Amino acid sequence: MDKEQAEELTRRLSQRAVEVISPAELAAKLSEGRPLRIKLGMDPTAPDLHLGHTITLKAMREFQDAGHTVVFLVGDFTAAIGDPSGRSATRKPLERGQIEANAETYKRQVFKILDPDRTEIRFNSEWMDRLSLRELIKIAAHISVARLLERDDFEQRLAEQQPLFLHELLYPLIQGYDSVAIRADVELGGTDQKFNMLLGRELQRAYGQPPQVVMTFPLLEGLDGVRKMSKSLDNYVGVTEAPREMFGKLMSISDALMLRYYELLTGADAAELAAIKNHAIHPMDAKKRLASLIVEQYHDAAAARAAREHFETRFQRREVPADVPVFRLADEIWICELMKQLRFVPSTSEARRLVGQGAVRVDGEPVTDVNFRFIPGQHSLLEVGKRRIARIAR
RNA sequence: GGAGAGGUUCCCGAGUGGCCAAAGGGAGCAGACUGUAAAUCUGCCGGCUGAUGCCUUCGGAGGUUCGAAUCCUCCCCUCUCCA
Repeated sequence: MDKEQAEELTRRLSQRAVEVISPAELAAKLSEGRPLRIKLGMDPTAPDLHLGHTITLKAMREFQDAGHTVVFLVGDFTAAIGDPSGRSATRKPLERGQIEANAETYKRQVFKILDPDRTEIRFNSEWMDRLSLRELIKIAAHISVARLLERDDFEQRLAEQQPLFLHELLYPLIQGYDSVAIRADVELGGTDQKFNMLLGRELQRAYGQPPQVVMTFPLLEGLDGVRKMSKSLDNYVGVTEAPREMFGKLMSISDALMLRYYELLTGADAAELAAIKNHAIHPMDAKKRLASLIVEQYHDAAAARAAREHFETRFQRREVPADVPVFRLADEIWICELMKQLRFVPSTSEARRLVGQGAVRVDGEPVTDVNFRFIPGQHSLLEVGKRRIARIAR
């Protein structure tokens, strides 16, 4: 890659990044002409890849397309210890087999975006298992406590008199040491990872390596529009979700959030964003377009069209789609029991409540009697709320 | 090691012997209104029980009491200050 191309790539990536530390270093590394090693750290505890992850992954893909290598680093060592970061909830250490299964799932999903041919897969147990206490102490000697406590969430927890454990302080060190071990040239991550990534730089310097370039990318808000997208908050859209699910979830977001999604998840330019913002396009139509665009990215155009049609039939025209799942039932059954068996509700108590609230319909008619008996053959369509629907046949 | 504060239902947080399945808020679910948007209003929001009612829950284990989230004992954990 010549100097001009290097600058071009730097410029393009910097545009989407929140911060690049530092642009000059990045340009210099790019013009060295060798494939750079781009670090992608993966925590094998939550293997579901969602739209929030795609922002940095797409940036990595650009590096790959320019001939660079992504080092896909599975934090199996760290997961086996149990990563407590996040909030108070201390995570249980994972079983070896579970970690491998998670890594496998994650890998499959990651390759929806990354190029497998330019990806190197490593596990950090490779070097962490062999790290002696003596060596750990040596690593720790490079970072002062004050420096460590600068991390936002550490600082905050101390201020709020929340528990903060020693091994949690060690986490950033271990993560940073991974950068040393794989000789990372660049590390990409969400803005919340900035501290950890910077620590990687410091440790690399301490070990005589050129420090990695750190690039932070925006965090995507979840479906609630407030908290960051995450599986544990259940406000996410997974990249492997079915087209209809994806489409439906995206249609339910707020208008403000839609704009944000357009900006971060589609290639929409300024003019397009402005048109949506000024309501030059009806927000409803803009949202359908967004949902279609995203479904298309992770499935295909046909799936996107079908998902859209389904949405329009089911939710806008309130019609019953042709392909409602059909279940077989031999004998008549109490309505609450039926809902439970279909797993529409977690308990019969919940089913009772829903009936009481007029959320349950049989063949389009609201069921008001909790004791209602569903008779297959005589009754056929069961709807619970807007989303749960099934046809019952004998 | 010493002194003090604290651990409540998904989260925050009130409750300090019966009126407590436990205030209030958030999240969530449902209904109305809509564009499955926002905002708003209403209801629900441990489980079982197809009326009544029953069972489990307030860090853990015991105990006192007709009755305990609340009192006592021991234990576990967190925070603050001192060492």
